[in-house]
Amino acid sequence: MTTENRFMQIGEVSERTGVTQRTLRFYEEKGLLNPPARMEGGFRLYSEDDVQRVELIRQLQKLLGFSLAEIKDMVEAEEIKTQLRAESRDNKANEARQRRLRKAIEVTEKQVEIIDNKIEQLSQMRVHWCTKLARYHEVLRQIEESLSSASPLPPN
Amino acid sequence: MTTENRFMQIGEVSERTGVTQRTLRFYEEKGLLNPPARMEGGFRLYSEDDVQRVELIRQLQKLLGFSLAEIKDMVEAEEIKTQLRAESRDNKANEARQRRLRKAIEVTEKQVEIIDNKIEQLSQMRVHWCTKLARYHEVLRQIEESLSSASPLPPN
DNA sequence: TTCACTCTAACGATGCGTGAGAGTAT
DNA sequence: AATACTCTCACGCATCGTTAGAGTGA
Repeated sequence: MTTENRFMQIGEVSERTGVTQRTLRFYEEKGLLNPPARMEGGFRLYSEDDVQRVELIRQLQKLLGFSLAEIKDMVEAEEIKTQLRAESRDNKANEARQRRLRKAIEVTEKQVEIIDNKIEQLSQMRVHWCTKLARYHEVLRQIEESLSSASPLPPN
Repeated sequence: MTTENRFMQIGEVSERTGVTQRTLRFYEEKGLLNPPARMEGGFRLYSEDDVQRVELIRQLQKLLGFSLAEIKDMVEAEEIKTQLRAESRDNKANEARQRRLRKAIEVTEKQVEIIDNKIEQLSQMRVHWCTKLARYHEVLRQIEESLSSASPLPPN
């Protein structure tokens, strides 16, 4: 039990993660977040783990471009973290843990690969735009020259 | 007239760019592609420029995460390329060209900035996942040890 | 009581996928 | 006449945004 046991309402989670309350409820509805605890009146109570989960979802979605359906599979594989903390140490469980670990490793390696791909593509794109930028500057310089020779006004 | 004057039907453009025909028509409908020429029967006829335009749209959308509305503004700024080729060389036009060029430079610089940001975020993400991967491997190793000491079967 | 929050519908927008049914011909 | 494209609706799905109206109380 090294985890902090503080609970937040939806508004705080929304502010901290930068996603709307609507989106948090939507993720819950779609099974990306497990249903949080509730107060007597029905208000949702989130944990630190939930916040982390939301941040993971957002990264996978916005940075890597996965669909929520794909992300659902991935976060399910991520459940392993919680399971590693919770599980007992007997030998039968260990074989199951091994299988899940291998699965998690496989998924994670694929993700790193996708990240590398994306970085590579972005780098190429960067070169492309910078080249274009240089051309624009060159053309602009030429126009400025031709204008200043036509109208003898000094710069400024 | 250095441009190739070959025309393609929608199927060829679809294959070359990797977007569906539906998407091409959708982009046209939303003003992201200017309406292509048509054959007598009504079939669309696309140019090389259109293909490039589609590739630009996809990059902005998939790699940088812009909405189609934002992309519409950007590709309108990109029209400058065509205008630079087409325009006459008199001095009045030059001032207009200057303004458009400055605009294009501004937009492009922002895009490079966004690209840099994205690369930075992805790099951080990469580190994060790699760290996690290392932890998984470590835990897995430990489990393997404890299993092999419990059951005396040699590996394989 | 009042103010700040939260709840559950429910309709709207974006960005296409997926046919249906009819016409066209690189 | 038959095959491979293409055309225009038009409905459907994913991913939320946005009120609306009512309840809660960290």
